Amino acid sequence: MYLIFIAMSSEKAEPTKAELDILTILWKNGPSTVRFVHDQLNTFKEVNYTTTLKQMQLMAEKGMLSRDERSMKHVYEAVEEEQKTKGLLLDRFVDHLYGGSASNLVMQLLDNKKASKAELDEIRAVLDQLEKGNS
Amino acid sequence: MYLIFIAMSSEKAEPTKAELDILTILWKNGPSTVRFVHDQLNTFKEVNYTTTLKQMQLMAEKGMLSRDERSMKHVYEAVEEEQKTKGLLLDRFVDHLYGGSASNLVMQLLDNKKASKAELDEIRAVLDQLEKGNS
DNA sequence: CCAAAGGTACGATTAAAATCGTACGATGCA
DNA sequence: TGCATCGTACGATTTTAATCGTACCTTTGG
Repeated sequence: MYLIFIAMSSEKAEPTKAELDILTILWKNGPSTVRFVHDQLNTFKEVNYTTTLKQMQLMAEKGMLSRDERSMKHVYEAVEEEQKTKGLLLDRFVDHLYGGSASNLVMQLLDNKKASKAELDEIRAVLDQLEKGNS
Repeated sequence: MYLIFIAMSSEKAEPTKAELDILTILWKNGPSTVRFVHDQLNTFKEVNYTTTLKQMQLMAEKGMLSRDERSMKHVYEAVEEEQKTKGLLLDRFVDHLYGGSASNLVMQLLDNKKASKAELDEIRAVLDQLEKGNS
């Protein structure tokens, strides 16, 4: 008697840096060809075309991207939504660096003079919004 | 005529995951021996002692840790302060995922119901503090 | 004194990520 | 038709991170 496990790798693996670069481009531009993604990529980073291709093929294999191969130029698309993936990364980040405390993170963020006056206002607005909604 | 560059690697390299784990322990507990760090490490992750040792030696070599070898049990200490290093990581994170917009990050953070009521209040307090200071 | 316990040193290995070279199929147009 | 162009496939390599095995030194208690 055997139990057979299909490798579904349900472990939410976080994208690597290179993968994230590709995802970002796809999120921004929607379904795209390798060529397009590659060109975008090369505006800020130099890599060989086949590298991008392979990377995207692997990502598709991992289920991170889906692809439409009806045309010769395959078209790839991010499987997970931007918000969902970023949310996951953010959670992990907060957990790892700030012991899960969102406010600690925000404090540092503000200290870091990374936030302009305009941003402060915006953040406050978000807070107000939330508080209203919650009460 | 030659120009000789000493490898100072002034590029602020960000710590890897394993390195960050070690740094976190050192930040929390101050200068520590390998044994101590290793024990802490093993409360949540299983690795061989020599792995931890080597890791810390490498980090020292990279200038990430300093060590006092006056006693047989070398004592290591993080070179950069916690806030500084975390700040750097945070900056990179914001830049990479949120196009440098702190408020975008905060919005998602709050949306993500990652922040409790208490945290919201705290964040607001931080905002007030800042605004007062800036005006 | 000497063996057990606990320390450091460090080359070698494994694992994971990223990159590249080469082969070869489609397309298009002179 | 045939060749230049643009595409995919995929094994192999390189790079980086992480881990481990083994040698050997130091301290300490009986």
